[in-house]
Amino acid sequence: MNLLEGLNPEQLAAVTLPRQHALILAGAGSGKTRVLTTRIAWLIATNQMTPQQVLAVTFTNKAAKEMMARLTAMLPINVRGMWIGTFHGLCNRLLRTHYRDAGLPQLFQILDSSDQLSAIKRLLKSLNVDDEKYPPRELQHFINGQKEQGLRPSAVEAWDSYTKKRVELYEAYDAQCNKEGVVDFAELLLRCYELLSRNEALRRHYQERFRYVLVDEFQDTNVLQYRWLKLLTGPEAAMFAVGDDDQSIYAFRGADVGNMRDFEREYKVATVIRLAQNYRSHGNILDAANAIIRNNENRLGKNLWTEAGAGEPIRVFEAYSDLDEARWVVDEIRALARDGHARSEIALLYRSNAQSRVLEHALFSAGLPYRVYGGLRFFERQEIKHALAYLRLIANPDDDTSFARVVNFPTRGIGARSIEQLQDAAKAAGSSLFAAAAQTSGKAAAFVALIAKMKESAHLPLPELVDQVVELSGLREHYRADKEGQDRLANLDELVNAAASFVAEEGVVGAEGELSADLIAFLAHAALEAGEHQAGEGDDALQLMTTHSAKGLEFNIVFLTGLEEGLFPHENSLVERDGLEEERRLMYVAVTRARRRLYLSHAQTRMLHGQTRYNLPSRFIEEIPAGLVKWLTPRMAKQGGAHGGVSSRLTLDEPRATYSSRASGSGTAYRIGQGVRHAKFGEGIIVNLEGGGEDARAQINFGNAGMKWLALSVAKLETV
DNA sequence: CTGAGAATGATTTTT
DNA sequence: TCATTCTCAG
Repeated sequence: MNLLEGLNPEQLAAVTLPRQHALILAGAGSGKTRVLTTRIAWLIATNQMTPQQVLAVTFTNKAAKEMMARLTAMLPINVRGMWIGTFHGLCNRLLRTHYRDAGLPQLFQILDSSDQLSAIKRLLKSLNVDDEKYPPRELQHFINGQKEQGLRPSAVEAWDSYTKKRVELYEAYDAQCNKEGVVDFAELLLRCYELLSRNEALRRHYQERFRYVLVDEFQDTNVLQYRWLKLLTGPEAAMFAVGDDDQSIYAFRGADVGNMRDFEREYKVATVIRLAQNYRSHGNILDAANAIIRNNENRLGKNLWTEAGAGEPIRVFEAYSDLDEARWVVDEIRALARDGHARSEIALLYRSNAQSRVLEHALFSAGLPYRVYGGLRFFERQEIKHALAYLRLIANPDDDTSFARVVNFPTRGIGARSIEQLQDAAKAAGSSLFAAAAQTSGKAAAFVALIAKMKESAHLPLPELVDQVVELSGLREHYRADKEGQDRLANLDELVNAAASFVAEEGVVGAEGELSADLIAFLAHAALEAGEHQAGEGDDALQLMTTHSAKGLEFNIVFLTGLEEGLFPHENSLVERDGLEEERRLMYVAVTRARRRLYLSHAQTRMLHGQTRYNLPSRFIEEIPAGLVKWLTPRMAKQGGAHGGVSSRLTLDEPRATYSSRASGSGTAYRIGQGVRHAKFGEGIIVNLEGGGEDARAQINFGNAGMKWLALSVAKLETV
């Protein structure tokens, strides 16, 4: 069977496994997606199951699409009918089908995170809750956290008055959503989970249907997602969970790696297959990654290997400053480009977004095209959200979030005052803002009439409807008048195009009524799939992104910058539970992105939040065996004076930092940036100085041992 | 309603 | 430092 051609023994074992629960520990670059898709194709091709019997779940739309595309290439069938999608996409599908059983209006709308935040702000205002005491963002996080644990307000344990109040607000928030007919992301999951757990007939139906449940990136599942999977995996079904505990980097948003062990135990998983052969990177890169991750205690264990050669050593550069680091990156990239390397095969990675600006500035000055991932996405743009809000009001006039968003945009003389009156009226009548507005006469009523007018176009093909709405709303007019509105105008036109291609690709055929079924599907699509990240200029552009965003991607050449204590590992991680191990996994993910060449760099000084910081090299650099590393700068170049043997090019560029702070203790002069050694804490760098004479104190970053304030007259410090 | 200036606060992110 | 959010005067 040619489907199986070229698979290694472990991949083959996984793909052809009999129907039983299995955990596939798929290391970075081990052909995980291939295994997942080939298994589905093989099961179908060998008639072990029909396309209807598979449920395949991913986290991102990108992964789901990739799976569909590969399946299409492997099988002569239409994959569109198969249940392959994201957790949220599949829940949406189930809830649309069974909206009555789920207690939802047929045309329920989906709130994205920013919609949810506005809804919470509106709630706090209407309840007269002090948003200083209950910050909306924090409340949002609290509510989502509870939902992701599967907890409704009544199930949340609250002992202190603060939590009790938050639970009360959670309850009020849910009530508001129900009234408005809207559902947030976490609610999609929870509502679907509850639907299936309460409705036995429905659960049985799906359990009997899905014989194979396959899960991608299992290490990223949260408690609720795992429980949802368990509900859908009936007694006859087999769960095939693919994941890598070493690449679990999303604990901060609720992912629970513990699900892997729980799955193994609860399902008495007999087959754990380790995919450790790596098809991506050269040996030295894998050895470095293996060595780093070995320092984590909590892991299921696995060691990547390759048939490719050792390849090049890992290059490490110590920069004097962040600016210097950026200049070095530019120089190195220029040299690489001269050698014929494609820019799009070079990635610049950093731990936090703030680090990109210095790099961007240097690249821009050097005229090197680049693309930054992580900006605003298409459906998140202001003008697009405005247009969508009008469309949502057509579908569901009770959607107060959308109402509040556009009732006065473009401005039509309905100010904060009038909106407050509407809110009071709506509250008194227990109705939506839209209904309250309909009761008035004047500007608010005119807005209601406007929506009614738009609704007259609701039977038109979707792209025409969108075009009408953009026109009638006055959005087009508004941005035409705005001298900086040209891009937004173009985006609105693009929205019409997006609607057209959506209908062409996923249009609901035949369904006609007062409202176009396409509209509802399109609105869900817009909420669930925010679209492409802002495209950068140039086809052959360097790729800039955070280490998190890089997960799942690969590049011939990777620059991993800002490898400093406090930055990476991030200082906050040191006080979080298992924070350091998560940072290390992130480092592991970053390192394994590189195919052939990996550069690591750190800077002695760096501007952060308007202050110059003095950071020690990241411990992760030291965790790489010295034999794999080639230092481009003398190892641990010392501070001050001629500063070690750093190349003369660097000494020309003195940092902008001023060393105004000086102090002395025990007759020795100290200055910021000075390296010191302490008997107990080891080597550190002076970060701050205070006072003088007998009272002089120094704040010292000891790296592993943390940040300390020491009295210079007392502490026995040795200068390094 | 708008715009200017102040205040704030700043890992990581998909749906 | 700098981007975003808030506040207040016009």
